[in-house]
Amino acid sequence: MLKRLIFSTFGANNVVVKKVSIKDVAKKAGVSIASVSYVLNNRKDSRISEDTIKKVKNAAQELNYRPNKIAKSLKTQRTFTFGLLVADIANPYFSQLARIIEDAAKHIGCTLIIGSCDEDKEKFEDLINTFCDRQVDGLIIAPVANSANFLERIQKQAIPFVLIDRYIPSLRATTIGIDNTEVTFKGTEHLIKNNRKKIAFISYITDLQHLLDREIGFKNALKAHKVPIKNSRLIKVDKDFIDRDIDKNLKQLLTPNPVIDALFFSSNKLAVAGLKTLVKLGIEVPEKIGVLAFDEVEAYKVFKVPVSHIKQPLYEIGVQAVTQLEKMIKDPQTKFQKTTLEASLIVGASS
Amino acid sequence: MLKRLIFSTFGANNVVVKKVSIKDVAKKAGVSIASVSYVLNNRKDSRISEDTIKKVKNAAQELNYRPNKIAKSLKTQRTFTFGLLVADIANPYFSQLARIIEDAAKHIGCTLIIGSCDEDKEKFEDLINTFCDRQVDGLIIAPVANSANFLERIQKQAIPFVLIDRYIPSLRATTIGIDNTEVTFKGTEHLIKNNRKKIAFISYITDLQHLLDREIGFKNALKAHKVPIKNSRLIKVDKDFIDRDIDKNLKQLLTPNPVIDALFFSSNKLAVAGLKTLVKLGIEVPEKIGVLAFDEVEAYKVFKVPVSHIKQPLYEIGVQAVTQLEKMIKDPQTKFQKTTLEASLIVGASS
DNA sequence: TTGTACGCGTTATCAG
DNA sequence: CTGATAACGCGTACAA
Repeated sequence: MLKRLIFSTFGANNVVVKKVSIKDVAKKAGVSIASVSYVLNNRKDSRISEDTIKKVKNAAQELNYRPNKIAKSLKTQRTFTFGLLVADIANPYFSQLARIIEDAAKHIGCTLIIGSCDEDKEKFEDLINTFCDRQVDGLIIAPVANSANFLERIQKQAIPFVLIDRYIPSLRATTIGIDNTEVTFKGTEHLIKNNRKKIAFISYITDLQHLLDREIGFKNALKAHKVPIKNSRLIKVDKDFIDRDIDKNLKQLLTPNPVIDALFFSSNKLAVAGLKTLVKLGIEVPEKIGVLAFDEVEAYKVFKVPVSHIKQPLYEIGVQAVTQLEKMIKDPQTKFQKTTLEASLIVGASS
Repeated sequence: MLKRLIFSTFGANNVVVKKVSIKDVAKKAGVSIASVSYVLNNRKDSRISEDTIKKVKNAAQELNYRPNKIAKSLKTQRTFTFGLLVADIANPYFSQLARIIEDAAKHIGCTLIIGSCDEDKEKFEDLINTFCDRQVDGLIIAPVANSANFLERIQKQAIPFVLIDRYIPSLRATTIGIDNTEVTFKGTEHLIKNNRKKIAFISYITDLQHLLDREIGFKNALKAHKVPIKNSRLIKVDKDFIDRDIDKNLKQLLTPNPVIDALFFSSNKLAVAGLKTLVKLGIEVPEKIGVLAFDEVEAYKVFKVPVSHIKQPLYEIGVQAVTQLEKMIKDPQTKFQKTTLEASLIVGASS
């Protein structure tokens, strides 16, 4: 993309204004900085005269004084900041969640720092370290694979965190998520009951337990309904080459004639890639092939038929994450807790 | 969504570890805190003996010392933090941009705080104030309507910012964006050249100049090609009721028989809502109606035919924003600058 | 190399 | 009963 045009003649603002500090307010009000602090923090216990209060408030107002939170944090050892760590903030699943978490955090007076780690362990650790260096009060983390040891270290440093979306079997930690095995079971069962038994399950090559759980749920459902499990229908995609791998596999499974009657995508990105391919190949949905997807993205509603999908309770996840994190911060003795929320199967017309 | 299951018996980590500070390192290394600071910051100028260096590095390593950036910031008056203010981080346009900006910022050692203001002036000002209270080094802002006065105040406080996506005609400020008038002109022309002259332009009820520009570009193109402008084809949607308004208007324009031959959506959210309605109404695209959209979202590729759209140079916008902001921070005398980047028309099969 | 005065608030303690 | 003094928090950087 070329830069086409830059015009830049109009001048700079060179009126450098020193920030107003508590000292300035104190001087203007003719009181000590301590009094300013007391007044501005509404300390009822230390009784200050109405007169002083008025003087301080006026001075603060006139100077448009805003306390420096950095200084406050240094003293109080609280930053009222949370770190949110996800795989990729550009993924709608995470950006929707981020928005909910942002609002929930703001609601209790906290700000969010967001980091994307691309499932990369090194970036993951770097970002968490950065967050800690910035003295966040707590972390909300969608952990990458094999991060148990690192997270244990964070626990020893007494920085509270909650895990979302994913969990780590070997780690005792507060976790918010859904029962992936169960809901995938339910989804698979839905397909089977609609007389689709030749189902391909599209998943990632991964060590992430929550994704493996989805595969387990799928297989369990097949077993429960005495449908044979075929390895050729368990498609594993390289997360860095989703389009390529999906394209290749679907072509194989669907052309010239479908050897399957349903596709179950275990993530939104896989589903979107799959839908693109289906459009390209001109495969009739649901006539020739049924489709079930994970998560909820706008693309599902724009497809030729509304796509059936498993919807996670994003709002609940986000609010619970913030609520529980807050509790852990307030009381470091809080016990670890695993919260499992209900995901729902939204039946569209694709299955 | 119901919380289904909580099990919470396993114990808490009650080993409270005091964070290690520079003092601890100094004590362990048997040197002064000043020396620790010098060594850990690689200050070559003040020569420190190899011996001291080794002792400090070892001590820091063993204690797993990480400097407190809050303290550092208080002294250095730099936080290496940028505030990013958008309308909604859950909107793919902004979440994609946020990701790019996050990476660009990280690249120069900075962290991002993100805020969503929902086009609400009060939230907008609150968030910027919050960012300033946290002493961000600079701001990247997609400004809401009527924010000129407020932003002028921020300028007087000498907090550097760059505007993205939108601009404010009455405000001298560094701005990165596209030429909305021109690219909408180009898009409209594309439709006209494909023999679609009864175009409905779907836009918002808004004061945002960049959106008004799009409307201007549309009208200009009609004029330039001597196509009459009909008010009934200038659809204005309430941003809080997109689905409802789009549904109603498209139904009116398209059923029982289309009175138009093309739809031009001036934002991704409008387009997605429109595509949903088109699917629902079963309108053939591009046979019965042509479609052109703004921005680039995955839904465009999942629609029955790839949707033609105007693609903004997100990467360039993000990188430029960070680059120019950094320059302004380093040199407060930097002149304001308007950067206009080229958006491209991606022709799919919908037009 | 080190002591120490910052940066900007908070809060315990002390004086009027 | 009020309000000021001063000791923090944790690094940085100048003077010694």
